[in-house]
Amino acid sequence: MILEKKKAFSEFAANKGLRSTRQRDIILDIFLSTHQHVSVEELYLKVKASHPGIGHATVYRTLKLFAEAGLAREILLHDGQTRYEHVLAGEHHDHLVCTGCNAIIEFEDETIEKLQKEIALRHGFLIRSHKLEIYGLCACCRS
Amino acid sequence: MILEKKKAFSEFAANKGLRSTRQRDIILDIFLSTHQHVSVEELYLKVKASHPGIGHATVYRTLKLFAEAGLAREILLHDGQTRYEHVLAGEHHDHLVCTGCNAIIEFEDETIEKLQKEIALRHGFLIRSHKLEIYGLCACCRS
DNA sequence: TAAGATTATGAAAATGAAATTCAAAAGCAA
DNA sequence: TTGCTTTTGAATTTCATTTTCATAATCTTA
Repeated sequence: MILEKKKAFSEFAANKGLRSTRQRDIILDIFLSTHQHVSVEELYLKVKASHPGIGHATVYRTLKLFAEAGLAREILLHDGQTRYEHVLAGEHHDHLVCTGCNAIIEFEDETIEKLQKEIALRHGFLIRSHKLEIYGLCACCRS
Repeated sequence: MILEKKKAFSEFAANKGLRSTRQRDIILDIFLSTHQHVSVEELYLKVKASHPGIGHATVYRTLKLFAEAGLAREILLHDGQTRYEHVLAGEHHDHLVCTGCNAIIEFEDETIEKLQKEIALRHGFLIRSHKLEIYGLCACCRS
């Protein structure tokens, strides 16, 4: 999976005429080694730990590239820090989010996907991605 | 509906020991007169148009109060501007978000709603609210 | 493989949204 | 009113992110 992502980024870079650099390789490695959501600052610190020369701006720039390449996705929480999460192959990215215990239950529903496409079509809208989050209480927290 | 919201805010303010001020009334009026999704800056400009004395900070502070009071909800898009949208009773809250021009197209789909309920039921999950955002390019931006 | 051309990098500066400060003004209770 | 507290607005500060620009690294092609 990690190799696939590296390949995916190589291809993206090749396509875009981007150069292959030591920094991008390092940042990609470290990003792929993280779990869940990383803020830019967190990733920068991780990068700096093993490669002190790499600058802030490069981490910012490179994460944006990952997002463009479809490897990562920007997430905005309410603390003013942009985070990046991993984009997994075939994921549909729908969640039941428990406001009691913060558990996240993932689910997939083809019919919902299909309906979304219909709605988009009706509005002449070209779908790039989507996010469906259902907030409430999970089985544990409601009882 | 507007009166209900005003009352709701009065009650919230009373509860919190907040004072009733001319500025808050004005900002609430103007916020209620807008349609979905106002950025702080947009609202500030609207406020300033009729009440030049009211400052930036007050608009920021007051919108945060509205969010706390449950009248408004902060939305974060990817342009670094916080927007506030109206919280409507029984609202469905689904959006097509154009990443080209930041246009927001609202839609409702009963079937999607129903499917969400089914999914929740299947997981023993109690729905409180949900958010469905479809990102992509609107008809204008894709052409 | 060296030269030339272009892209990427890093440090520092710039930007810009949002928060904070603080003196003055306004609301409130008695 | 009086006195106390909250709120306001202008200016300042903060802090994440972006930009700038000189230098360095990468790529191309001769």
